[in-house]
Amino acid sequence: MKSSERGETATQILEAADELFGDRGLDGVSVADIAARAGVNKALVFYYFASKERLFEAVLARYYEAHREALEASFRSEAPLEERLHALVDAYLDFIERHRRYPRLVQAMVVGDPAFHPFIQKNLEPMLRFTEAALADVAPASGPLAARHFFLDLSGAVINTFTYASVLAPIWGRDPLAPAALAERRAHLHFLVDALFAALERSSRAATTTPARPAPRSGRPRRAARR
Amino acid sequence: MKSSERGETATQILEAADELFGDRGLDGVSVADIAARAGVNKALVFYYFASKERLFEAVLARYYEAHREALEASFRSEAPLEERLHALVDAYLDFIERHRRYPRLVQAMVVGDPAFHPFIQKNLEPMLRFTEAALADVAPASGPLAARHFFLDLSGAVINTFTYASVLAPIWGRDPLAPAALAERRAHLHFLVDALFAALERSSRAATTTPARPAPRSGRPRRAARR
DNA sequence: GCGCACGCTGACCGAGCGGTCAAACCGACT
DNA sequence: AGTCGGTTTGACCGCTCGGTCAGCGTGCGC
Repeated sequence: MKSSERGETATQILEAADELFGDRGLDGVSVADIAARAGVNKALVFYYFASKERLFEAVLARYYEAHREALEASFRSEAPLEERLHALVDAYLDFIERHRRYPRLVQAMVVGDPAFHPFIQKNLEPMLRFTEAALADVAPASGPLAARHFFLDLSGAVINTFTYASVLAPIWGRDPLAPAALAERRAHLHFLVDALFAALERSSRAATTTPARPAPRSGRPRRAARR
Repeated sequence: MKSSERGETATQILEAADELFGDRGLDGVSVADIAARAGVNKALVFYYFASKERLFEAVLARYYEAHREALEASFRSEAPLEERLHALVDAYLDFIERHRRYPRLVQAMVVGDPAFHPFIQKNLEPMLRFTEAALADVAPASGPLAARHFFLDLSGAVINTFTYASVLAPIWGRDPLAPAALAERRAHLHFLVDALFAALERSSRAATTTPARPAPRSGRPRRAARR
């Protein structure tokens, strides 16, 4: 073996792929680009990772695992639920602030080739189940207030901050990823959690005090949806 | 001219491109694919649209314009603000339910080549300004409660419903785009609007009754963000 | 009837792509 | 010294891609 360390080469490739895929997406980067950035022969990429797609998945698998662990760690606590939810959002943001390419990679994969769907599902499902368990005490198991809806809301609100950042910068007149802007966004997301938590408690109180109205629907009469 | 109608050919190309790009993204589709689906010679694609990228932009421009008009129309009303906001969400959902490829196209473009950013900005800015005007009475001009944050939250919550649908289907155990699931999601988004509206009003009330605390911050003490 | 402009065609091009392969290299062990 | 297995190399392949171009057909104004 030539590399100074065992597994060194594979790691170099993985990290080069991480940077390039994160910036330009799967199709925006060639295997030759990755090999060049890693300072390695192109054929080595196929030696360590069977194909470009497998390499892409390997890059994402690292993130998914670390992400899941970060979320679960933040939630292991004796604090009251509301506080743990805020800690969860903080952990989510901390993780992405430390790994800014991660959301772009995920979005690119979701929108991209359906062949990746099984891989995404395998990694997304544990996080959804975790969220459902986390919200089990405050959100019903089904209907418009089920945990899965909040999972979509929150992850979307966090992730879009970063995927849209470069597009929004000139419109907002400042970089959404600058420290001050990120702190503001963080405060906003905590406001969002507070708002949702308060609304959920209000609706569950209403459901228990007036058991005549069974399911806590949106609380508003439906308006015309089609024209 | 050979086509039975003026502009017929260009429209056929545009619609074929719409379907294919929406399903497989910019790089997942070749110009030959588009020409074949349109029943047209490949060179004609370049005759009417200078390049593949321009064609992609043309597809999206139609959507952006129609989308903006739908949102603005929904908001022209004498009803109270809260009701108009619900109408806005309904209009947003109606539009995307009618044009399900639209969110995927947008996401693919945002994550894709930065060369598209100016085009996205040109189309996104009016919608952000519109949202800011719509929320002017209830959200401050800056800080964590500024309109732009709610713009990100809401559009993310709506769009992610559709971009993640095919991935979520097996995890949820049912198709998120089935009529019943969409109705449930719609109810949830109205709940979200209610929750945010209530929280905004509460925070602005708190700001006016206790003018000692100037900016209505998140209302929670900041917790440790970095470890 | 003529030519011009527009719509259209099919053959073609060079570049870049993901992926393969046979051979070279090299340290460890016998 | 020999050789064995994991690692590395550069040349190579087939293919697809976006884009070009010279020319063809035809309906319309003159």
